[in-house]
Amino acid sequence: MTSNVSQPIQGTTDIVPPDIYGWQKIEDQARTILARYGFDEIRTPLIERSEVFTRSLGQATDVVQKEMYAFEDRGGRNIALRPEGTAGVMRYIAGAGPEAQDARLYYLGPMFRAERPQAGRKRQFHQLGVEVLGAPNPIADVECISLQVHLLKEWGIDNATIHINTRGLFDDQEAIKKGLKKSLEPHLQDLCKDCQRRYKVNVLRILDCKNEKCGHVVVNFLDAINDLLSDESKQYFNEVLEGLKRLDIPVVVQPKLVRGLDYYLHTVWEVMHLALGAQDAISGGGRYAIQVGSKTTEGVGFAIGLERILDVLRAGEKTNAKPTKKVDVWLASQGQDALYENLVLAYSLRVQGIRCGLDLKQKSLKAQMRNANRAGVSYVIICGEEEIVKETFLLKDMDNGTQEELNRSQLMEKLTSLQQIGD
RNA sequence: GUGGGUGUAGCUCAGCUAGGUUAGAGCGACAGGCUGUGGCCCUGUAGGUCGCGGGUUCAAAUCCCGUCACUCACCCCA
Repeated sequence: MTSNVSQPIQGTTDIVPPDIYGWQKIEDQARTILARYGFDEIRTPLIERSEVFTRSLGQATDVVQKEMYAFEDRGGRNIALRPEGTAGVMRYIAGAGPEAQDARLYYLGPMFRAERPQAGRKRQFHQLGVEVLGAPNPIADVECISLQVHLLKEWGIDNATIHINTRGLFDDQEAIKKGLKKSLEPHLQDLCKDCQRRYKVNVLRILDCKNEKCGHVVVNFLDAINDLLSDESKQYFNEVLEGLKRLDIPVVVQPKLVRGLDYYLHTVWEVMHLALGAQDAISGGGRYAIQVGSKTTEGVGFAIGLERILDVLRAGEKTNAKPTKKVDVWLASQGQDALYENLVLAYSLRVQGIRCGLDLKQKSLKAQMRNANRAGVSYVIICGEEEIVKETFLLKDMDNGTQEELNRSQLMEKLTSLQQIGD
């Protein structure tokens, strides 16, 4: 079979035709929609100083602790491949002028996490992310979610469910962690092994444990958690829900929803889709506050996993990825002289905007015709020894099989006029 | 890091349970039928260290051990 050296490394993949057309399509659609919402694209580096991530995502998070590709470069600097997009954007904002403080930015590109790959999870994967800065208003969260809904609609994805929750202010989160620890202490032995570990490391994670037993324990404390939220947090969340209601966007309030990164506060949400396997979140987002240097930037945003979007589309056979045809005209030739003629002709036609396929393999005419047919062209130009002598070309109509003999200028004229009709 | 499944032609797979001549099919590729003309049809040709290494055996794609890769799931996340 394939040798190791010809394979991409584990968790990475080559994106090639026909799949690449599916990627281009969803990217084009996304850019169109994002422009309507007034977003500008930002392209930050794939590598950053490690601290850009450790400081903003949280030193204790799994993403930082065990999933980050981190290394020392030749100058002894600690570098990491970005595991997500928000931190890099915030690093940019912190160093940018005041005009950037209320930017609306999106990014699109690869992220890297050193996890065991499985369905819907690669080590190099692609996210489309959006950040709305300097708008400390629940309406901004709502607008963000509406954009997300709009994108899914544009891609043709329905049956997605939005789960939403509030984490409250940072002070609330501390109170909740304390309260939850206290409440769970007597029930520790009823929790699964993982949750006993989580109790020490990250109590909130116990809330969204998939284990049934843990769910039964946790459900009793959800109301108590809600009571620990400050009035300000409750008010904020209610306004988010009100805005969603006015836009008629259905959401499921999911008190168990916790997101893994430390920078979130107030609203958090996830979009799930049933067509996917165990990794069923196609998107996640929330409001955050990230400190870089002495400056704290607040914003709201989300990231969409593009591989997972394409998985959903494939499950519904909605990719429509294949272009109908790559070229308009195929140029077949017999002999080196004729190939030269075709080379020159193809250049002129391409300058005129006509997509040309040029047969370079010098195979039999039959084989060249077969290639032309496969390429799906409507016309083939044939140049052989006879045509060289007569200084003509044969133009064959592939739909009805007829062909006519034309000189160069007649041919150019005919094809450019056909192209205009085609447009 | 832990557990399950799978590795046979370019692709999709059969063959393995009860080891036995030259390892098959479909699709694709290439060539011919039609000596300068595509699709449809027919015929033929090429293409394989059966993932890799070791073991058992007169004999291994098949049984055993190891190893690597892919894949699904756990943890966690998009």
